[in-house]
Amino acid sequence: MVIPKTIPRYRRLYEVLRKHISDGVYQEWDLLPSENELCQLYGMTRPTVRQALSTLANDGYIRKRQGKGSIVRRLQREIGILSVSGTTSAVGDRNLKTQIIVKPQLMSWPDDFMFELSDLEKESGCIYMERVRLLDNIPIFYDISYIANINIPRITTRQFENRSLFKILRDHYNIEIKGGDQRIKAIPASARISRFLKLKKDQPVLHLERKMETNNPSLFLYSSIYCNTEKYSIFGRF
Amino acid sequence: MVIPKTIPRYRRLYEVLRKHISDGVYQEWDLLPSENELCQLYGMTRPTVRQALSTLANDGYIRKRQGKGSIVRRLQREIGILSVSGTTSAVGDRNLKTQIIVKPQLMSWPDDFMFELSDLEKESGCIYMERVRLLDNIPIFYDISYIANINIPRITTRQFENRSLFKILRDHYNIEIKGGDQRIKAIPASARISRFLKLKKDQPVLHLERKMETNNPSLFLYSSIYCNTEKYSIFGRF
DNA sequence: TAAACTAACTTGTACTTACAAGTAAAAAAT
DNA sequence: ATTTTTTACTTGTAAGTACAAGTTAGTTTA
Repeated sequence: MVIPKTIPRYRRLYEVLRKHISDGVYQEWDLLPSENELCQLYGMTRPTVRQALSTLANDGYIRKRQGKGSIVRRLQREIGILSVSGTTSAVGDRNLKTQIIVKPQLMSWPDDFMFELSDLEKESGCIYMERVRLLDNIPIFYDISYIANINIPRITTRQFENRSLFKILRDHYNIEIKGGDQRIKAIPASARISRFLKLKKDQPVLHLERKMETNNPSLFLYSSIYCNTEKYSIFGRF
Repeated sequence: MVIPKTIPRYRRLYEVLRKHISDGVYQEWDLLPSENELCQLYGMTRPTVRQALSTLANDGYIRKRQGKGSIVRRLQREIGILSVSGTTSAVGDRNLKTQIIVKPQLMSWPDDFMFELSDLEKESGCIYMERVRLLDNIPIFYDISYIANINIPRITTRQFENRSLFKILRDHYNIEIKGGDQRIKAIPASARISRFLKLKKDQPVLHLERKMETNNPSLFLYSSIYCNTEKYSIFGRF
């Protein structure tokens, strides 16, 4: 198993500040402490502090203004699934539940898979699962996940109800998601999709195909996500 | 009018390398010159080079691997409208045409505008335009754009056919788009939308609502974009 | 021959220093 | 009182230095 590395200092500062913003310690339009103050507060130097702040700005938590400071942004971010931290943290304190449709199971990759696969991935086979995620008891996401069966023993026996896949991967296998690519389409709901998302057939749904990179350069996660966007939009930065 | 500032060195290196990747000087899986080599080649130091490279990685042009180098990524990026550089550059060398549906005209902001407006924006009124953009003669985007009427004289008299709005703003008004927020939904095509996108009514279309930030902190661009995603997906990084 | 080690690369993290440029409020001049 | 200037902040850019950590290929050792 991979030895847990020490988390870099800029990353820790990022997490601290992000939590403070999420928790409302800093309100919208507040200024964060200046870079020099943060240096003193957390005992680090400006480049390190700036690395943390620029990531926060990238993720939309703050907006930087030369001569002024780091302005905290409102977190009215609908469903932030376009961010990478995982649905659980992205939807904040909303009531999120997970239903397993198909338990994690080992199978071979589908023909015509949505992304290109390496030889290693192909021969490893994939772990497949289907889930529906509900926000305030309304089904919003119907997820189909694929993970190459590389170095993740016993995952098929784990308990996934109401727990983030990302969290399990992080806590038990030391796998962190770093980012990735996605393709987005609007499609009519198939019979199966409409059943799980409690929509009429052929209602428009958002279809996301994602390839996620991890801290293991040869391991990727794949998801095909169908979203009911009638009530909630998908929020993103660009 | 704003005086054009000197472009930072890291930004210039970013543009050079991005162009080389787009033009195929570097192929997929090629390694860029190492950071130290780039330092020598362009006469700058590692922090500066790294700033350029990290932006490239953020935008998905390269992938960095510790101990190995900067790996060039394939640019099979469907329609990269989720990137900010503007549709023209994002679709690459594909045959992109623009049709004006409603010429730029000054009007007051709609009630219940999709984003919150500042008082300055409200009292300035907005410049409104509608366009359809075609890829290989297939209508793909139906755009409705709103710009606050702040410091952009005579824009309603300009020629927009087959020219990027972003380019006009940059060349004539020194306005650069820096990034922004967006909301994404799947909706059924209204009669108007289906007419412009040559779809059947109630076919699913992608709806993007975007607020774009510029180098002028008080000036924003707003777009409501309807996309036909039957043939092309929207590509993005996260 | 095959495994283990070493050396020479690569990028990652982090400190230091300096000055430029934008902002805002206090101080000075009109 | 109002305008202008100064001053003291803020972030932006960019140089330099050092060492950690991952990768790869060549060398040594068993």
